[in-house]
Parts: sequence; C-alpha cells; structure tokens
Amino acid sequence: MTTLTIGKVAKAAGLGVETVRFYERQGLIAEPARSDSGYRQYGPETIRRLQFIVRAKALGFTLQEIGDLLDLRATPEAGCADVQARAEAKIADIEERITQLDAMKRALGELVAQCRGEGPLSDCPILDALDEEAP
Amino acid sequence: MTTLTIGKVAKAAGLGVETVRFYERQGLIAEPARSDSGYRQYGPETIRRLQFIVRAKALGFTLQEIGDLLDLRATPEAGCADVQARAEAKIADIEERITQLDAMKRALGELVAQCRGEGPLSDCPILDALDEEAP
DNA sequence: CTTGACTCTGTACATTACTACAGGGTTTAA
DNA sequence: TTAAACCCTGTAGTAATGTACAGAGTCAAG
Repeated sequence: MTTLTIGKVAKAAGLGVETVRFYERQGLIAEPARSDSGYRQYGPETIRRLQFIVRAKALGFTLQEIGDLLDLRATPEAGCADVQARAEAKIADIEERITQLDAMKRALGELVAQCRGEGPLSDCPILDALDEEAP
Repeated sequence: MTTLTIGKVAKAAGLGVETVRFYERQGLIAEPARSDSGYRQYGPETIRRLQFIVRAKALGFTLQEIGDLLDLRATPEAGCADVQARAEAKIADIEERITQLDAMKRALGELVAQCRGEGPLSDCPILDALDEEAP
C-alpha cells in the first residue's frame, strides 16, 4: 500500500504542512499511522478529505461547521436533509452578511456623493457626518 | 470646567469602560489628564471622538483606518479629497467582500437546488459536490 | 557518505477587537 | 461611617485560522 508523507498530502490539497497538522489538532482529520521514525503516514483518502475541507471553506463554512459536516457524513442515521439544512442555514448567514455590507456601502456612498472632493477638511461632509449627533 | 470619568464617557458613547481604555492604548484617543487619585479626566470632546469612532466602525472602517482618519483630521495640509479617497477605497473593499459572498451564496444555492432533501447521505448531491475533483 | 530536503514536537506569534480578572485604592450616597 | 459603586494597573484570555520558529531526527540523491 502507498503511504504519503504530510508534505505530499499538503501539496496535493494545496495547503501548507503546518496547516495539515493544524487541521489534525482541530480534529478535522484523523491522527494517521506513524512510521518507525514517527513520520505521519497517510492514505490517498486523506487528500480527498483535505480537498473537501478546502472546498467547503470556499463555500463559506467555518472549520467548526466543516467538522460537523464531516461528522455527519460518518453518521448512518443522518440524511440528505441534514446536509441541506446546514447549507440553507449558511446561505441565510451569508445573506445576512451581505445585507449588512450593503447597508454600509449605501451609507458610505451617500456621504461620498455629498463630497465635492476638494477643499479643506473643515468643509468635508464625510467627516461632518461622522461628527454629527446620532440622527 | 466639567471633567468626566471614564465611566461617564464610556456610557455616553455606548461603550464599556474597558473598551475606552483599549482605544487609549491603541492611540485612538489621547491619554487624558489625571485627578490626584489617578482617575482619568475627560472633557466632553472625548465623547464626540468616541462617537466618531463608533460611527466609523458602523460604516465598516477598522480601528486602524479610523485612527488614520482621525490623524488626517489633525493634519492641516489634508483635504477633503483625502477623506473621500478613503471612503471610496472602503466602498471598493466592501464591494469586493459582497462579490465574494455572492459567489458563495450562488454556489451553495445551486447545490441546495440539486438536493431533494430526502434520502441517505450516500445520495446527497451537496456532499458529492464537495467530494468531487476540482472542475 | 554527505548534503539538502523533509519531518518531528512544542511553543509562540499574528490579526482584530475586545473582555475579564486580580488585587488593590477612591468616591458617593444613605 | 460604611457599603456599594467606581476607578486604577497589569496581565491574560477569547474567537478563528493559521504561520513561524527552534532544535532535533530522518530520508533520498549523487
């Protein structure tokens, strides 16, 4: 059987060696077997697991949530609905953050629009707005 | 002259006492005068400064950026254009984050749409997608 | 056989923005 | 006068995600 060193699996997943060890400490990947000299020995499935983590992160899941997802996958009673619920919750989460950012953007946009972009700071409507009493 | 204790200015700005001390350590507010017993003595302008910080935070500025903004305000050569540039940069920054989140949301939405929401995990298109090779 | 690339553990640091004590002294209101 | 409510400094911890050593052992190529 082929075994891979940590450097190999890290590279295959596009991660650093330290990050793989970090994920191990976080319980996202199992503690692997060791060689006589103490080197971690991975099977190819670890690469897939790491890639799963990388992809889930790209979708906005936190490491905690990814851990839950991976645990779920190992639970026979779990069903597709459980995964779907988590994905939907994450969508709601993302939407909330977008709404927040959008409000910030609009507020800033209004301030910038009021600013002629010249003259001294004493006339700056942006600073003035930040200095104003709460509306 | 009226002097305010840290508790007063904190409450007036809607912050905790520890937070005000933290802002002092961060250089966002000046070290105030002290009473004989060592208590910090603030003038009312500190409340305005703290409120400025609170409002700028609400607009998405980091403490670092707020510090820059406050420094700018104390710079005679600085003009409105400098502030405007920072506001515009922040808008761009926010837009980038929104774009990112939007991509995540769309990707997740597509996965959820493919999922019937029932059946075992072995058939779950969401997990399958996370398990797939990179496209 | 030597050299360079790897790997090991353990700890500490980075970032952002606080928050929480511990162990004191002070002010205020009843 | 006394108890509650403040304030002080200094240190350390939180969350989330890593990143960076130091100091030592190991493996592979030439």
